Amino acid sequence: MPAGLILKRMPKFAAALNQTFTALADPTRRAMVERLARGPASVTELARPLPMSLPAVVQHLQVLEAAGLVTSEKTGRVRTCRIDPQTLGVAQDWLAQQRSVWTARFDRLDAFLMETKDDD
Amino acid sequence: MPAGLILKRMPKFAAALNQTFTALADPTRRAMVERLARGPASVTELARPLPMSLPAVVQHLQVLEAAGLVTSEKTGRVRTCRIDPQTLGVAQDWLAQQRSVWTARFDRLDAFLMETKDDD
DNA sequence: CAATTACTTAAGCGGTAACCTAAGTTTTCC
DNA sequence: GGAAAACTTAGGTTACCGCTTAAGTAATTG
Repeated sequence: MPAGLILKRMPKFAAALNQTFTALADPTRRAMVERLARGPASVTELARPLPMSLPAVVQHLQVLEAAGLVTSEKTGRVRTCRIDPQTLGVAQDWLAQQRSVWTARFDRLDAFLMETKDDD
Repeated sequence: MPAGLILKRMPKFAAALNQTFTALADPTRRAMVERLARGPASVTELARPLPMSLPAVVQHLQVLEAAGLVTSEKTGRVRTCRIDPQTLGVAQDWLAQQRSVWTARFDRLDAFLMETKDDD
């Protein structure tokens, strides 16, 4: 395979992982996710415990929404935010798969060692 | 609780999550993890399919090592890299916990709806 | 209807992340 | 021992990220 092909044809799935992991890499955004896991909240409620301006919180919110981790809708003058656990699952699945590949490898190694032991 | 306290006393655990998710946010580094899940590799082997210079790959490797996702040791002139699945597990656990908080919330909501239904 | 609340929009700024090239260093092979 | 292989180190560039302040707009509330 020619060099660099892996990253150039990046499937939609991989782009989604980029956004998801990028979103979760920031402690402010993880704090927002943790808050929303306990139930919906307005933007102001989300911002209350955070040491930054409200526009900054809204920017973080936009990153979370772009990643599909959070949805929000505005009613009157209040925007209510909710978590979308399905997207969390996508990240979880990727992690699980890497571990399963790794353990499968060790199972094969184990089987190989058992076989060669028989040859003694 | 005063504003902004959450992020200022960030436990060691949260700092580890920062590094882990930041490391996994980059598609190049995820490709490296996927490769290493299939077995150990040298730096040159890791770099072969990637569309960038070798120093760039080494920098990515350093990020993965700092996060604890990968370990490496040098024997002779070749550095061999291996995955450390334990750190993948930490990220997986965080995701699982957020989802469990969210589902617990829905269980309580469910129970509440069942109760009020009885009142009809 | 004036004041307050709850965002929204816009512009800017400092730091750092992700590359690069060029020039080392240390093994290994012939 | 000289050349090639496999990194390593250093320095520089560009772009994006996380935040700020300032100035909006739109919905309640007294």
